[in-house]
Amino acid sequence: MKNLQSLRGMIDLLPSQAERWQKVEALARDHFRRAGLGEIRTPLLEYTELFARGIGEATDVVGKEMYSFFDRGDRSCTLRPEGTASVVRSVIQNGLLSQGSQRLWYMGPMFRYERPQAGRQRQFHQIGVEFFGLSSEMSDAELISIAWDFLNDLGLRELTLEINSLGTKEDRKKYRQNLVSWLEDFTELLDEESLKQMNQNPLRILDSKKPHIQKLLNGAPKLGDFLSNESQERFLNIQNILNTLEIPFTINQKLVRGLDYYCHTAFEITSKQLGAQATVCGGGRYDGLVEELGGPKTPSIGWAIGLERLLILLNEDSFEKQFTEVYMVNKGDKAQVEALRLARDLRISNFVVEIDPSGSAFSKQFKRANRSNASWAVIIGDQELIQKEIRLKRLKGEIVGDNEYVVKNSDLNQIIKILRS
RNA sequence: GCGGGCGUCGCCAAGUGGUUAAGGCAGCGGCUUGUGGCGCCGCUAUUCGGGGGUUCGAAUCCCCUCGCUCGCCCCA
Repeated sequence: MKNLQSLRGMIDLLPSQAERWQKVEALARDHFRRAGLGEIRTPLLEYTELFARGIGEATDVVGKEMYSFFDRGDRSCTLRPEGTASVVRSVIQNGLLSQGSQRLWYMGPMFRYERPQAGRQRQFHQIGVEFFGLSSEMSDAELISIAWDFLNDLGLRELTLEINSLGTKEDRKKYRQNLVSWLEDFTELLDEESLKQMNQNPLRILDSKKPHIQKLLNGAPKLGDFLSNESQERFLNIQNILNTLEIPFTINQKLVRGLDYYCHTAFEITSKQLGAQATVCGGGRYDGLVEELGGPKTPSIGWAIGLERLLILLNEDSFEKQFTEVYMVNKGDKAQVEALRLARDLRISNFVVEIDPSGSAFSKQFKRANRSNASWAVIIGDQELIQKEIRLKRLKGEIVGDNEYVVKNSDLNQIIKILRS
């Protein structure tokens, strides 16, 4: 029989990696706590319609990347491909918007049916932040700063923050018409992909990776020239605030982002170390989405960080590995139980304690104790049981003979005192 | 969905048609019947991702298939 395997693009996180994830997650939580954000946890499964309406029928995410199926009641359900739509649904459904502005974060797995490659899995993980009911330039800058500070605190350098303004729906409509009519003079230079995009979502041609398209676009009309005065002023204000906060950024007029709901501010944080999928963090303003999904008109902005990509960047750095402090060497039926009892007591006193499970020869157990990198071996065997004593042996440092201590009557305080010395 | 590269033990690998598929790491056992870090010895792939074919003979050649990986599309 063939061996069972995980699904393509869905990977196991083994202990050595999981430790790194925990550290990243803990740091994120700490940043969010200090920024006064509230956590929101939404289901992994939603009605398909939520994503179809929220993300946009024309996007690839909805068009060809969703994990959808019919449940036993014949309802179309979908594993969430991103976080924003679910959060918006929840915030509407639970009436949070009538309680004033909301500043929220979430963390968890997302699902997209795509070919896996570097920095892309079918089940992947995002950390995201969403602000609702805040429209000022300040809130845009604060939101960006939360992402920036978190990434910096992780020790990541070599990151680039790119920002752009997509303006209002009307701004974009004007620009779109101009761009399309300009492109129509060059249809013979466009490839099949770009021609298709020209009809469906022409702005997306802007971030094409093909060199000849980019060369052509140098002469194309610029989005920035079509922003209304208000939109331009808004964009300038945000730049000023970012400058004041000393958050370095570059303006990328071709940054459009794929999902339908964005307006005004769009931004990305990228790293050159990532290969083709270089975006670590992406986000923007989506003032129309809440209304689109049946809620009150609510200005909103958010970002998401891809954890897999973050972890790739962090793999270069050395993490402080969790290590065992005390290794319990034990032999004999009764002695093993005593060892377990003492291990529990020491764990209650906050020691990291590993207990040898093998019952094999002491020399073997000491070898493992040494390999575990523990500072101490605690020895309980039949002899100790008879003598009512416990031996502690210091494993690190020079062997100078007297590195063993005997504690009478299993005196826990005495043991702890020696272990802490 | 489309292209390129790759699949030999838990990990890293040698082997490119000929009798028993190197080696290293890790693991387990012993030298050392209760004391580690070094050392030495032994054990761990009837089988080379899977299936079919060619051949007297295949991990090695051919076909199909699965998986991994990098890129395109798209996105975090």
